[in-house]
Amino acid sequence: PETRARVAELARSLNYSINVGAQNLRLKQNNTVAVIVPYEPDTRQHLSDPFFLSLIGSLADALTERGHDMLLTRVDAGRLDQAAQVFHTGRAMGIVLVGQWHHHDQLNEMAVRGVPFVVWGAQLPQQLYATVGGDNLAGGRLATAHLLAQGARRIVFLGDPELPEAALRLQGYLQAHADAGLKPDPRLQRPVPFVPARVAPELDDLRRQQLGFDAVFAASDLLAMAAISALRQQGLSVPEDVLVVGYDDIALAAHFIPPLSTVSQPIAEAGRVLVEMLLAQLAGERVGSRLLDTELVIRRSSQR
Amino acid sequence: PETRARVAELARSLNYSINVGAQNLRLKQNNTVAVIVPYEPDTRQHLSDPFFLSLIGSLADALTERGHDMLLTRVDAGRLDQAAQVFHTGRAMGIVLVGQWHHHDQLNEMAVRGVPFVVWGAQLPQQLYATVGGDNLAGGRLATAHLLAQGARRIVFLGDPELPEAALRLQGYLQAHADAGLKPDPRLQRPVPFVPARVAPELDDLRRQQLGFDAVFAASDLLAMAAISALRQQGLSVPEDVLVVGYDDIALAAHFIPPLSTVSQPIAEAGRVLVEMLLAQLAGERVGSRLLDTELVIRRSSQR
DNA sequence: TCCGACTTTGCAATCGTTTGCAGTGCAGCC
DNA sequence: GGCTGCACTGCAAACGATTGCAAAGTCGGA
Repeated sequence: PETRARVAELARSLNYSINVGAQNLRLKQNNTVAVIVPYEPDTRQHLSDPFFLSLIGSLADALTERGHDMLLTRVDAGRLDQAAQVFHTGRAMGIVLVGQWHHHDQLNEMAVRGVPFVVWGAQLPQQLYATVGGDNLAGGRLATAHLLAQGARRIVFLGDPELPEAALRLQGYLQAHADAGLKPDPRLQRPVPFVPARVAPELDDLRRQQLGFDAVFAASDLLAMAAISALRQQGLSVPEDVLVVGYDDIALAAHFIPPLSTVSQPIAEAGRVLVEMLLAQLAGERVGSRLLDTELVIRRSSQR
Repeated sequence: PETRARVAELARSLNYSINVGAQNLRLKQNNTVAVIVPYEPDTRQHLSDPFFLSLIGSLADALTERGHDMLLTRVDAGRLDQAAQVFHTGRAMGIVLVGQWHHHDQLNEMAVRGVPFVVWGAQLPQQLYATVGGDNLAGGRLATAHLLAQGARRIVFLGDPELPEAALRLQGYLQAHADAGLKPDPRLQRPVPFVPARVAPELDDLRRQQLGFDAVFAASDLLAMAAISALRQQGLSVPEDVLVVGYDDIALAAHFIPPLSTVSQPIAEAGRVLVEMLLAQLAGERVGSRLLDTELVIRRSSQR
């Protein structure tokens, strides 16, 4: 009772602190969660997209709040199975996988092997692991429907449909057209990777081909901002000549000029939910995937 | 020789992987570096400033490249000494401290106690630890001199001089005035914390007090963008009525409208240098602080 | 066949904790 | 005084890997 206190006091006075490594070894436990951000090996892309960075920030907050350590790791997107290593080597109790990925099967295999992990991304058929993500289909649909309601009829879609999330946004774009009884021009659907520098050439190309358009729906705010910038350069103004809607609602979207209409993804909630689900999974619960509400935020860039 | 290969093969086939915790324990080594981001306890500020997030991204890249693990931790800025815990508990071999801090002495004490760490921030007198940072004095001076050269005479300074980095930028602002033989109006120096929402009230206040101004030098791009936005709301346009220069050169500065003039901080280099210096320190070298070159990037927002 | 040189195998100790168990001491009760 | 019950102290084993050393085995040459 008070011997305990005396010992604790002594320990403090010698400023002793227990060695976590040894403790983990003995206890066979670990309260570190690995957050893994895949990178494209060919582009050697650095970690810079504000959306993912914010998500990392939000994960850091959520994990700190629950007293977990966060191990931030980057992994070649092609060798995604390496991700499991942090688990197998006992460095982390579980994994949060963040970011673009086209490696469904590798993930399924990890799940089969019993690696505890949660993925930020789209929900796919025949998926053996849990994902958390925005409702990309609804998001794409909302954004497009809004543009159509504003009178736009030829809407450019910018985004990489190789990525499940962007693919769903595109699908939403198509559905919104169908809902309105319209058929979108396939030539306006532009597969652009998530690299701002790739946007201007794409728009130039549309122009050269004389494919008129009156709105742009970009699958990320970064792309939307690059698009607005490029349009300006072409002498077109937003929203007067072209309406623009982005995706993500990063912090700067509201301060952009013109303020950017966008589909907001609940980033803070995302971090919290990812962590919650991972912990539930570790507690032995059987967790399903979860769609977070997305919301259309209408600002200047899409209103005439 | 080939027995070794046979064993390795067998190990792989059983998919055995060594337990890093146990290995570290036995080897008394550890190749994890802790990246610590202090937070203000009162504001419960989340990790969201794009500059710091980018820096984290750059650190992640630099550490991954060198084969180190990165432990991302948040610590109450008031209890910064807690930061040393990750070292004392053996979770990390060294620490990179990122972010605002007004806790010079706590850091000095950590240094005395032999905790290996490097700080992103300003270089201060009587400092027992190593810092890496932009040349804030030169940066502030460059930015202000540029505005003066553009004909501005009443330049508002936005930033929190409680933070050493911002204080140096302010000092640069003052020096530039002195260099030009001018005396800045102290009422134009506005102590604003790094919170975008605090900018508009500040500018409104300037207006109410009828303190005319023709330029704004903000100690971060986030503040600069918020300022431009607020000015717009007041019916002023940038750069026609007011010139604006920011600080950091975050990714979006170039795509902002108008493109934002700013003092660029070499983020990628920052991550690399921080890691290098920490490792040098761990190798027993005596490392001094290091100033990184900052560069004025002139875009539309500061040119008439 | 025996010896020395050299490789292979096996074992024990170690890193810093935790945990269970045996042993010790003390007080109270009959 | 001897017994039981209880708290406390001390010790040893274990977590998983590494490492040095001793024991055992192999091989060639005399």
